[in-house]
Amino acid sequence: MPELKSDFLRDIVGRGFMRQCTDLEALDEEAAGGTVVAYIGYDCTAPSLHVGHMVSIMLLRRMQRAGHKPIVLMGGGTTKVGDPSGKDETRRLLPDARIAANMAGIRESFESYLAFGDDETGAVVVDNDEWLSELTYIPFLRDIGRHFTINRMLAMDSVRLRLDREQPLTFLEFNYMVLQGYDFVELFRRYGCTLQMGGSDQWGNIVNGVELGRRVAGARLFGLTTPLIATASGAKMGKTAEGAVWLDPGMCSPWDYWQFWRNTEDGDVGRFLRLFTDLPLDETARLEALEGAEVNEAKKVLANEATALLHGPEAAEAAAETARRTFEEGGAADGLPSVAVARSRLGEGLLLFEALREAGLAPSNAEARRLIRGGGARVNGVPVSDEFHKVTTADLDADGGVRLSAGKKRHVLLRAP
RNA sequence: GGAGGGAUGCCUGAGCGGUUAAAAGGGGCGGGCUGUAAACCCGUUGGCUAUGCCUACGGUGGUUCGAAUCCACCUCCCUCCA
Repeated sequence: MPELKSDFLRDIVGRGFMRQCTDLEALDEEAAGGTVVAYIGYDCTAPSLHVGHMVSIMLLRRMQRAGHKPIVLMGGGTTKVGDPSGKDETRRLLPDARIAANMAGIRESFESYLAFGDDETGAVVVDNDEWLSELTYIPFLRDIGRHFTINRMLAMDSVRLRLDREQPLTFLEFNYMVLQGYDFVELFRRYGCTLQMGGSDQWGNIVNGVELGRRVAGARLFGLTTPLIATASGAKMGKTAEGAVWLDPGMCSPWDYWQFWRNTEDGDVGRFLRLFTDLPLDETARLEALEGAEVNEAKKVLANEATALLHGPEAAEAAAETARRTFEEGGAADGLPSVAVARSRLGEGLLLFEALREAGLAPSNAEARRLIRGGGARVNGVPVSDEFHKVTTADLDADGGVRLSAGKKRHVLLRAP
Protein backbone atom coordinates (compact mmCIF):
# COMPACT_ATOMS: atom_id res chain seq x y z
CA MET A 1 0.00 0.00 0.00
CA PRO A 2 1.39 3.42 -0.93
CA GLU A 3 2.22 5.89 1.83
CA LEU A 4 -0.94 7.70 2.89
CA LYS A 5 -0.85 11.45 3.27
CA SER A 6 -3.98 12.15 5.25
CA ASP A 7 -4.13 11.62 9.00
CA PHE A 8 -7.61 10.23 8.64
CA LEU A 9 -6.82 7.41 6.26
CA ARG A 10 -3.50 6.57 7.82
CA ASP A 11 -5.26 6.24 11.13
CA ILE A 12 -8.17 4.08 10.06
CA VAL A 13 -6.16 1.89 7.74
CA GLY A 14 -3.62 1.34 10.49
CA ARG A 15 -6.32 0.39 12.94
CA GLY A 16 -8.03 -2.06 10.64
CA PHE A 17 -11.15 -0.15 9.70
CA MET A 18 -10.81 -0.44 5.97
CA ARG A 19 -11.80 -3.32 3.78
CA GLN A 20 -12.29 -1.72 0.40
CA CYS A 21 -12.21 1.77 -1.06
CA THR A 22 -13.33 2.95 -4.48
CA ASP A 23 -10.27 5.12 -4.97
CA LEU A 24 -7.98 5.26 -2.01
CA GLU A 25 -5.36 7.55 -3.49
CA ALA A 26 -7.78 10.19 -4.64
CA LEU A 27 -9.65 10.07 -1.36
CA ASP A 28 -6.36 10.43 0.49
CA GLU A 29 -5.66 13.50 -1.58
CA GLU A 30 -9.02 15.02 -0.62
CA ALA A 31 -8.66 14.21 3.03
CA ALA A 32 -5.16 15.63 3.18
CA GLY A 33 -6.27 18.82 1.48
CA GLY A 34 -9.32 19.73 3.52
CA THR A 35 -12.44 18.70 5.31
CA VAL A 36 -14.25 15.70 3.95
CA VAL A 37 -17.93 15.22 4.65
CA ALA A 38 -18.85 11.57 4.96
CA TYR A 39 -21.88 9.57 5.97
CA ILE A 40 -22.95 6.17 7.12
CA GLY A 41 -26.53 5.06 6.91
CA TYR A 42 -28.38 3.27 9.68
CA ASP A 43 -31.48 1.20 9.43
CA CYS A 44 -34.27 1.99 11.84
CA THR A 45 -35.47 -1.54 12.35
CA ALA A 46 -34.55 -1.78 16.03
CA PRO A 47 -34.92 0.66 18.95
CA SER A 48 -31.18 0.74 19.58
CA LEU A 49 -27.94 0.01 17.84
CA HIS A 50 -25.83 -2.86 19.08
CA VAL A 51 -22.21 -3.87 19.24
CA GLY A 52 -22.34 -5.02 15.63
CA HIS A 53 -22.61 -1.35 14.66
CA MET A 54 -19.62 -0.31 16.71
CA VAL A 55 -17.10 -0.52 13.89
CA SER A 56 -18.98 2.03 11.86
CA ILE A 57 -19.65 4.24 14.87
CA MET A 58 -15.99 4.26 15.78
CA LEU A 59 -15.14 4.99 12.18
CA LEU A 60 -17.29 8.12 12.27
CA ARG A 61 -15.69 9.08 15.56
CA ARG A 62 -12.14 8.69 14.32
CA MET A 63 -13.02 10.57 11.22
CA GLN A 64 -14.37 13.52 13.15
CA ARG A 65 -11.32 13.53 15.38
CA ALA A 66 -9.16 13.69 12.29
CA GLY A 67 -10.89 16.92 11.35
CA HIS A 68 -13.73 15.84 9.10
CA LYS A 69 -17.49 16.07 9.24
CA PRO A 70 -19.59 12.98 9.92
CA ILE A 71 -23.20 12.61 8.92
CA VAL A 72 -25.37 10.00 10.56
CA LEU A 73 -28.01 9.13 8.02
CA MET A 74 -31.12 7.66 9.55
CA GLY A 75 -32.85 5.38 7.14
CA GLY A 76 -36.31 6.55 8.10
CA GLY A 77 -37.36 6.33 4.47
CA THR A 78 -35.38 3.31 3.36
CA THR A 79 -36.52 1.33 6.37
CA LYS A 80 -39.99 1.61 4.89
CA VAL A 81 -38.64 -0.28 1.91
CA GLY A 82 -36.31 -2.85 3.43
CA ASP A 83 -32.79 -3.73 2.40
CA PRO A 84 -32.64 -7.12 0.74
CA SER A 85 -28.89 -7.47 1.36
CA GLY A 86 -28.00 -10.46 3.42
CA LYS A 87 -31.57 -11.52 3.90
CA ASP A 88 -33.14 -14.39 2.18
CA GLU A 89 -36.55 -13.48 3.34
CA THR A 90 -38.69 -10.48 2.84
CA ARG A 91 -38.41 -8.22 5.80
CA ARG A 92 -41.64 -7.43 7.50
CA LEU A 93 -42.68 -3.84 7.22
CA LEU A 94 -42.69 -1.66 10.29
CA PRO A 95 -45.34 0.89 11.11
CA ASP A 96 -44.16 4.49 10.76
CA ALA A 97 -44.53 5.21 14.46
CA ARG A 98 -42.16 2.40 15.31
CA ILE A 99 -39.63 3.66 12.83
CA ALA A 100 -39.76 7.09 14.40
CA ALA A 101 -39.35 5.68 17.90
CA ASN A 102 -36.44 3.52 16.80
CA MET A 103 -34.77 6.50 15.25
CA ALA A 104 -34.92 8.43 18.49
CA GLY A 105 -33.30 5.56 20.36
CA ILE A 106 -30.53 5.21 17.83
CA ARG A 107 -29.76 8.89 17.84
CA GLU A 108 -29.28 8.77 21.56
CA SER A 109 -26.32 6.39 21.34
CA PHE A 110 -24.41 8.64 19.01
CA GLU A 111 -24.27 11.38 21.61
CA SER A 112 -21.54 9.39 23.34
CA TYR A 113 -19.32 9.12 20.31
CA LEU A 114 -19.72 12.22 18.19
CA ALA A 115 -19.70 15.95 18.82
CA PHE A 116 -22.81 17.36 17.24
CA GLY A 117 -23.00 20.88 15.88
CA ASP A 118 -23.29 23.06 12.82
CA ASP A 119 -19.65 23.99 12.61
CA GLU A 120 -17.27 22.68 10.02
CA THR A 121 -16.67 19.32 11.66
CA GLY A 122 -19.84 19.09 13.75
CA ALA A 123 -21.72 15.86 13.35
CA VAL A 124 -25.27 16.00 12.03
CA VAL A 125 -28.13 13.57 11.95
CA VAL A 126 -30.29 13.47 8.86
CA ASP A 127 -33.32 11.38 8.06
CA ASN A 128 -33.63 10.27 4.46
CA ASP A 129 -37.39 10.21 4.79
CA GLU A 130 -37.09 14.00 4.37
CA TRP A 131 -36.42 13.64 0.70
CA LEU A 132 -37.50 10.11 -0.11
CA SER A 133 -41.12 10.63 0.85
CA GLU A 134 -41.22 13.76 -1.28
CA LEU A 135 -40.30 11.94 -4.43
CA THR A 136 -42.78 11.72 -7.23
CA TYR A 137 -42.76 8.63 -9.29
CA ILE A 138 -42.46 9.70 -12.90
CA PRO A 139 -39.91 12.48 -12.39
CA PHE A 140 -37.86 10.15 -10.22
CA LEU A 141 -37.90 7.43 -12.83
CA ARG A 142 -36.85 9.89 -15.49
CA ASP A 143 -34.09 11.56 -13.52
CA ILE A 144 -32.71 8.68 -11.56
CA GLY A 145 -34.21 5.47 -12.85
CA ARG A 146 -32.68 5.88 -16.28
CA HIS A 147 -29.21 5.60 -14.79
CA PHE A 148 -29.84 2.12 -13.49
CA THR A 149 -29.84 -0.83 -15.80
CA ILE A 150 -31.78 -3.90 -14.85
CA ASN A 151 -28.81 -5.88 -16.09
CA ARG A 152 -26.59 -4.46 -13.39
CA MET A 153 -29.24 -4.60 -10.74
CA LEU A 154 -29.82 -8.26 -11.37
CA ALA A 155 -26.12 -8.91 -11.03
CA MET A 156 -26.04 -7.40 -7.53
CA ASP A 157 -25.29 -9.94 -4.84
CA SER A 158 -28.26 -8.98 -2.75
CA VAL A 159 -30.58 -9.61 -5.68
CA ARG A 160 -28.89 -12.66 -7.10
CA LEU A 161 -28.88 -14.43 -3.79
CA ARG A 162 -32.63 -14.21 -3.62
CA LEU A 163 -33.19 -15.19 -7.21
CA ASP A 164 -30.77 -18.10 -7.09
CA ARG A 165 -32.50 -19.52 -4.09
CA GLU A 166 -35.83 -18.94 -5.74
CA GLN A 167 -36.90 -16.74 -2.87
CA PRO A 168 -39.25 -13.90 -3.63
CA LEU A 169 -37.90 -10.41 -4.06
CA THR A 170 -40.57 -7.79 -4.20
CA PHE A 171 -40.42 -4.80 -6.47
CA LEU A 172 -40.45 -2.67 -3.34
CA GLU A 173 -37.21 -4.20 -2.09
CA PHE A 174 -35.75 -4.23 -5.54
CA ASN A 175 -35.90 -0.45 -5.40
CA TYR A 176 -33.90 -0.22 -2.21
CA MET A 177 -30.58 0.12 -3.98
CA VAL A 178 -31.91 2.90 -6.16
CA LEU A 179 -33.09 4.84 -3.15
CA GLN A 180 -29.87 4.31 -1.28
CA GLY A 181 -27.91 5.50 -4.27
CA TYR A 182 -30.12 8.53 -4.43
CA ASP A 183 -29.40 9.32 -0.77
CA PHE A 184 -25.77 9.84 -1.62
CA VAL A 185 -26.65 12.30 -4.37
CA GLU A 186 -28.99 14.16 -2.06
CA LEU A 187 -26.39 14.37 0.71
CA PHE A 188 -23.85 15.60 -1.78
CA ARG A 189 -26.20 18.36 -2.85
CA ARG A 190 -27.22 19.37 0.63
CA TYR A 191 -23.99 18.98 2.56
CA GLY A 192 -21.26 18.54 0.00
CA CYS A 193 -20.91 15.00 1.24
CA THR A 194 -18.45 13.08 -0.90
CA LEU A 195 -17.82 9.88 0.99
CA GLN A 196 -20.11 7.06 1.97
CA MET A 197 -18.88 4.44 4.35
CA GLY A 198 -20.47 1.25 5.57
CA GLY A 199 -20.07 -2.44 6.20
CA SER A 200 -18.65 -4.56 3.43
CA ASP A 201 -22.12 -5.97 2.73
CA GLN A 202 -23.01 -2.46 1.59
CA TRP A 203 -20.31 -2.31 -1.05
CA GLY A 204 -22.72 -2.81 -3.92
CA ASN A 205 -25.11 -0.18 -2.69
CA ILE A 206 -22.29 2.25 -2.03
CA VAL A 207 -20.78 1.82 -5.47
CA ASN A 208 -24.18 2.47 -7.00
CA GLY A 209 -24.35 5.75 -5.14
CA VAL A 210 -20.89 6.79 -6.25
CA GLU A 211 -21.76 6.02 -9.83
CA LEU A 212 -25.10 7.76 -9.68
CA GLY A 213 -23.51 10.88 -8.23
CA ARG A 214 -21.08 11.04 -11.09
CA ARG A 215 -23.84 10.71 -13.65
CA VAL A 216 -26.49 13.05 -12.32
CA ALA A 217 -24.40 15.58 -10.43
CA GLY A 218 -21.00 15.25 -12.02
CA ALA A 219 -19.63 14.69 -8.55
CA ARG A 220 -16.51 12.80 -7.64
CA LEU A 221 -17.71 10.60 -4.81
CA PHE A 222 -15.99 7.92 -2.80
CA GLY A 223 -16.97 4.75 -1.08
CA LEU A 224 -15.21 2.92 1.70
CA THR A 225 -16.22 -0.22 3.52
CA THR A 226 -15.26 -1.77 6.82
CA PRO A 227 -14.52 -5.44 7.28
CA LEU A 228 -17.16 -7.67 8.76
CA ILE A 229 -16.06 -8.40 12.30
CA ALA A 230 -16.30 -12.01 13.33
CA THR A 231 -14.72 -13.37 16.48
CA ALA A 232 -11.51 -15.37 16.27
CA SER A 233 -13.53 -18.56 16.47
CA GLY A 234 -15.69 -17.49 13.58
CA ALA A 235 -18.91 -16.49 15.28
CA LYS A 236 -20.67 -13.30 14.40
CA MET A 237 -19.65 -10.69 16.88
CA GLY A 238 -21.98 -9.08 19.34
CA LYS A 239 -24.27 -11.87 20.34
CA THR A 240 -24.49 -13.28 23.84
CA ALA A 241 -26.89 -15.44 25.78
CA GLU A 242 -29.31 -12.56 26.09
CA GLY A 243 -29.12 -11.78 22.39
CA ALA A 244 -27.56 -8.72 20.88
CA VAL A 245 -25.41 -6.46 23.02
CA TRP A 246 -27.32 -3.22 22.76
CA LEU A 247 -25.92 0.23 23.26
CA ASP A 248 -29.00 1.58 24.99
CA PRO A 249 -28.34 1.24 28.75
CA GLY A 250 -31.97 0.32 29.25
CA MET A 251 -31.52 -2.71 27.03
CA CYS A 252 -28.06 -3.71 28.17
CA SER A 253 -26.69 -2.39 31.45
CA PRO A 254 -23.19 -0.89 31.68
CA TRP A 255 -22.29 -3.93 33.79
CA ASP A 256 -23.30 -6.35 31.05
CA TYR A 257 -21.64 -4.19 28.45
CA TRP A 258 -18.40 -4.23 30.40
CA GLN A 259 -18.71 -8.00 30.82
CA PHE A 260 -19.19 -8.45 27.09
CA TRP A 261 -15.84 -6.85 26.36
CA ARG A 262 -14.16 -8.53 29.29
CA ASN A 263 -15.13 -11.91 27.78
CA THR A 264 -13.43 -11.24 24.47
CA GLU A 265 -11.53 -14.20 23.05
CA ASP A 266 -7.75 -14.03 23.33
CA GLY A 267 -7.22 -13.84 19.61
CA ASP A 268 -9.42 -10.79 19.27
CA VAL A 269 -7.97 -8.55 21.94
CA GLY A 270 -5.50 -6.65 19.80
CA ARG A 271 -7.87 -6.13 16.94
CA PHE A 272 -10.66 -5.01 19.25
CA LEU A 273 -8.43 -2.57 21.10
CA ARG A 274 -7.57 -0.95 17.82
CA LEU A 275 -11.13 -0.82 16.59
CA PHE A 276 -13.11 -0.09 19.71
CA THR A 277 -10.93 2.13 21.87
CA ASP A 278 -9.10 5.41 21.37
CA LEU A 279 -5.82 4.05 22.73
CA PRO A 280 -2.79 4.91 20.62
CA LEU A 281 -1.37 2.11 18.53
CA ASP A 282 1.81 1.67 20.53
CA GLU A 283 -0.30 1.08 23.61
CA THR A 284 -2.57 -1.43 21.90
CA ALA A 285 0.51 -3.21 20.57
CA ARG A 286 1.93 -3.47 24.07
CA LEU A 287 -1.32 -4.92 25.41
CA GLU A 288 -1.66 -7.28 22.51
CA ALA A 289 1.78 -8.70 23.21
CA LEU A 290 0.77 -9.94 26.66
CA GLU A 291 0.81 -13.71 26.90
CA GLY A 292 -1.04 -16.40 28.77
CA ALA A 293 -3.15 -15.28 31.71
CA GLU A 294 -1.76 -11.78 31.30
CA VAL A 295 -4.06 -11.12 28.39
CA ASN A 296 -6.73 -10.71 31.03
CA GLU A 297 -5.15 -7.35 31.82
CA ALA A 298 -5.58 -6.35 28.21
CA LYS A 299 -9.20 -7.49 28.28
CA LYS A 300 -9.86 -5.33 31.32
CA VAL A 301 -8.39 -2.33 29.57
CA LEU A 302 -10.55 -3.08 26.56
CA ALA A 303 -13.66 -3.36 28.72
CA ASN A 304 -12.85 -0.18 30.61
CA GLU A 305 -12.15 1.86 27.53
CA ALA A 306 -15.12 0.62 25.52
CA THR A 307 -17.52 1.07 28.41
CA ALA A 308 -16.17 4.49 29.25
CA LEU A 309 -16.79 5.68 25.71
CA LEU A 310 -20.42 4.65 25.75
CA HIS A 311 -21.51 4.97 29.37
CA GLY A 312 -18.88 7.29 30.79
CA PRO A 313 -15.76 6.70 32.89
CA GLU A 314 -17.67 6.42 36.18
CA ALA A 315 -19.87 3.61 34.89
CA ALA A 316 -16.84 1.81 33.52
CA GLU A 317 -14.97 2.19 36.78
CA ALA A 318 -17.97 0.92 38.72
CA ALA A 319 -18.31 -2.12 36.49
CA ALA A 320 -14.62 -2.88 36.79
CA GLU A 321 -14.77 -2.61 40.55
CA THR A 322 -17.86 -4.79 40.77
CA ALA A 323 -16.17 -7.35 38.57
CA ARG A 324 -13.06 -7.32 40.70
CA ARG A 325 -15.02 -7.91 43.88
CA THR A 326 -17.26 -10.52 42.30
CA PHE A 327 -14.74 -12.57 40.38
CA GLU A 328 -11.49 -11.99 42.14
CA GLU A 329 -12.76 -11.95 45.70
CA GLY A 330 -15.95 -13.90 45.27
CA GLY A 331 -17.94 -11.44 47.33
CA ALA A 332 -21.27 -9.78 46.74
CA ALA A 333 -20.59 -6.45 45.16
CA ASP A 334 -22.96 -3.50 45.02
CA GLY A 335 -22.77 -3.00 41.32
CA LEU A 336 -24.34 -6.32 40.44
CA PRO A 337 -27.82 -6.24 39.03
CA SER A 338 -30.13 -6.50 42.00
CA VAL A 339 -33.69 -7.57 42.54
CA ALA A 340 -35.76 -6.80 45.61
CA VAL A 341 -37.91 -9.31 47.40
CA ALA A 342 -40.10 -9.04 50.50
CA ARG A 343 -38.20 -10.01 53.61
CA SER A 344 -41.14 -11.95 54.98
CA ARG A 345 -40.82 -14.44 52.16
CA LEU A 346 -37.32 -15.28 53.27
CA GLY A 347 -38.56 -15.75 56.79
CA GLU A 348 -40.55 -18.74 55.64
CA GLY A 349 -37.78 -19.84 53.37
CA LEU A 350 -37.99 -18.95 49.70
CA LEU A 351 -37.48 -21.84 47.30
CA LEU A 352 -34.22 -21.35 45.49
CA PHE A 353 -35.65 -22.11 42.08
CA GLU A 354 -38.30 -19.46 42.53
CA ALA A 355 -35.70 -17.00 43.70
CA LEU A 356 -33.57 -17.72 40.64
CA ARG A 357 -36.52 -17.16 38.39
CA GLU A 358 -37.50 -13.92 40.05
CA ALA A 359 -33.92 -12.73 39.90
CA GLY A 360 -34.05 -13.19 36.15
CA LEU A 361 -31.41 -15.91 36.15
CA ALA A 362 -33.85 -18.43 34.73
CA PRO A 363 -36.93 -17.87 32.58
CA SER A 364 -39.07 -20.50 34.31
CA ASN A 365 -39.12 -22.56 37.47
CA ALA A 366 -38.42 -25.66 35.43
CA GLU A 367 -35.31 -24.13 33.94
CA ALA A 368 -34.17 -22.96 37.36
CA ARG A 369 -34.63 -26.46 38.72
CA ARG A 370 -32.64 -27.90 35.86
CA LEU A 371 -29.94 -25.40 36.64
CA ILE A 372 -29.85 -26.54 40.26
CA ARG A 373 -29.86 -30.20 39.28
CA GLY A 374 -27.05 -29.58 36.84
CA GLY A 375 -24.96 -28.08 39.60
CA GLY A 376 -24.91 -24.57 38.19
CA ALA A 377 -26.73 -22.75 40.98
CA ARG A 378 -25.01 -21.02 43.86
CA VAL A 379 -26.06 -19.08 46.91
CA ASN A 380 -23.39 -16.69 48.12
CA GLY A 381 -20.89 -18.59 46.06
CA VAL A 382 -21.74 -21.98 47.57
CA PRO A 383 -23.01 -24.55 45.07
CA VAL A 384 -26.46 -25.93 45.87
CA SER A 385 -27.67 -29.14 44.29
CA ASP A 386 -30.80 -29.71 46.35
CA GLU A 387 -33.69 -28.92 44.09
CA PHE A 388 -35.86 -27.79 46.97
CA HIS A 389 -33.28 -25.77 48.80
CA LYS A 390 -34.69 -22.71 50.49
CA VAL A 391 -33.13 -19.32 50.81
CA THR A 392 -33.69 -17.89 54.27
CA THR A 393 -32.85 -14.78 56.24
CA ALA A 394 -29.76 -16.62 57.47
CA ASP A 395 -28.30 -16.27 53.98
CA LEU A 396 -28.52 -12.48 54.10
CA ASP A 397 -25.42 -10.47 54.65
CA ALA A 398 -25.22 -7.38 56.82
CA ASP A 399 -26.82 -5.22 54.11
CA GLY A 400 -29.69 -7.62 53.58
CA GLY A 401 -28.50 -9.13 50.32
CA VAL A 402 -27.91 -12.64 49.02
CA ARG A 403 -25.84 -13.32 45.96
CA LEU A 404 -27.45 -15.81 43.61
CA SER A 405 -25.41 -17.19 40.72
CA ALA A 406 -26.27 -19.14 37.61
CA GLY A 407 -23.05 -20.54 36.34
CA LYS A 408 -19.83 -18.71 36.92
CA LYS A 409 -20.65 -15.48 35.26
CA ARG A 410 -24.22 -14.55 35.88
CA HIS A 411 -24.79 -13.10 39.30
CA VAL A 412 -27.67 -11.21 40.82
CA LEU A 413 -28.00 -9.67 44.21
CA LEU A 414 -31.29 -10.50 45.86
CA ARG A 415 -32.14 -7.76 48.32
CA ALA A 416 -34.55 -8.14 51.19
CA PRO A 417 -34.56 -4.83 53.02
C1' G B 1 -58.02 -17.22 -13.07
C1' G B 2 -56.01 -22.68 -13.40
C1' A B 3 -52.70 -26.82 -11.59
C1' G B 4 -49.43 -28.64 -7.99
C1' G B 5 -46.44 -28.25 -3.28
C1' G B 6 -45.90 -26.60 1.67
C1' A B 7 -46.76 -24.65 7.09
C1' U B 8 -43.56 -29.23 13.01
C1' G B 9 -40.29 -27.09 19.22
C1' C B 10 -35.25 -21.04 19.44
C1' C B 11 -33.51 -22.40 14.06
C1' U B 12 -32.78 -26.21 10.21
C1' G B 13 -35.40 -30.55 9.66
C1' A B 14 -37.42 -36.01 10.31
C1' G B 15 -42.00 -38.24 11.46
C1' C B 16 -47.20 -39.45 7.93
C1' G B 17 -53.01 -43.42 12.91
C1' G B 18 -51.03 -45.68 18.92
C1' U B 19 -44.37 -47.36 21.64
C1' U B 20 -44.13 -39.04 20.07
C1' A B 21 -43.04 -33.79 24.68
C1' A B 22 -42.08 -35.41 19.05
C1' A B 23 -35.51 -38.29 15.50
C1' A B 24 -31.04 -35.70 13.97
C1' G B 25 -28.06 -31.39 13.65
C1' G B 26 -27.32 -26.31 14.97
C1' G B 27 -27.86 -22.82 18.74
C1' G B 28 -28.67 -21.97 24.02
C1' C B 29 -27.81 -23.19 29.14
C1' G B 30 -25.02 -25.87 32.91
C1' G B 31 -20.73 -29.01 34.51
C1' G B 32 -15.39 -30.53 33.77
C1' C B 33 -10.47 -28.53 32.11
C1' U B 34 -8.71 -23.22 32.40
C1' G B 35 -7.25 -17.42 32.78
C1' U B 36 -14.57 -14.51 33.71
C1' A B 37 -10.40 -17.12 26.80
C1' A B 38 -10.46 -20.78 22.80
C1' A B 39 -10.61 -25.96 21.73
C1' C B 40 -12.28 -30.43 23.76
C1' C B 41 -15.35 -33.85 26.87
C1' C B 42 -20.07 -34.59 29.63
C1' G B 43 -25.10 -33.27 30.91
C1' U B 44 -29.44 -30.57 29.69
C1' U B 45 -32.91 -28.03 26.45
C1' G B 46 -42.30 -26.85 26.64
C1' G B 47 -44.84 -25.52 31.46
C1' C B 48 -46.40 -26.76 36.47
C1' U B 49 -43.00 -28.11 43.84
C1' A B 50 -44.50 -33.50 39.48
C1' U B 51 -44.18 -41.07 40.36
C1' G B 52 -48.73 -37.11 37.92
C1' C B 53 -51.21 -33.01 35.37
C1' C B 54 -51.50 -29.19 31.52
C1' U B 55 -50.21 -27.16 26.86
C1' A B 56 -47.99 -28.16 21.95
C1' C B 57 -46.89 -30.01 15.30
C1' G B 58 -50.60 -22.76 10.81
C1' G B 59 -56.43 -22.00 12.28
C1' U B 60 -61.45 -24.19 12.86
C1' G B 61 -64.39 -28.30 12.75
C1' G B 62 -64.83 -33.70 11.77
C1' U B 63 -63.57 -39.29 11.35
C1' U B 64 -61.56 -42.76 15.17
C1' C B 65 -61.17 -46.13 21.44
C1' G B 66 -56.83 -43.09 19.87
C1' A B 67 -54.54 -37.80 15.16
C1' A B 68 -48.58 -33.92 14.20
C1' U B 69 -50.16 -38.06 11.17
C1' C B 70 -56.81 -39.29 7.80
C1' C B 71 -61.09 -35.81 5.93
C1' A B 72 -63.44 -30.74 5.16
C1' C B 73 -63.14 -25.65 5.24
C1' C B 74 -60.08 -21.29 6.27
C1' U B 75 -55.35 -18.41 6.53
C1' C B 76 -50.49 -17.65 4.85
C1' C B 77 -46.32 -19.07 1.65
C1' C B 78 -43.89 -21.31 -2.71
C1' U B 79 -43.62 -23.40 -7.86
C1' C B 80 -45.59 -23.83 -12.69
C1' C B 81 -49.33 -22.32 -16.43
C1' A B 82 -52.59 -18.28 -18.35
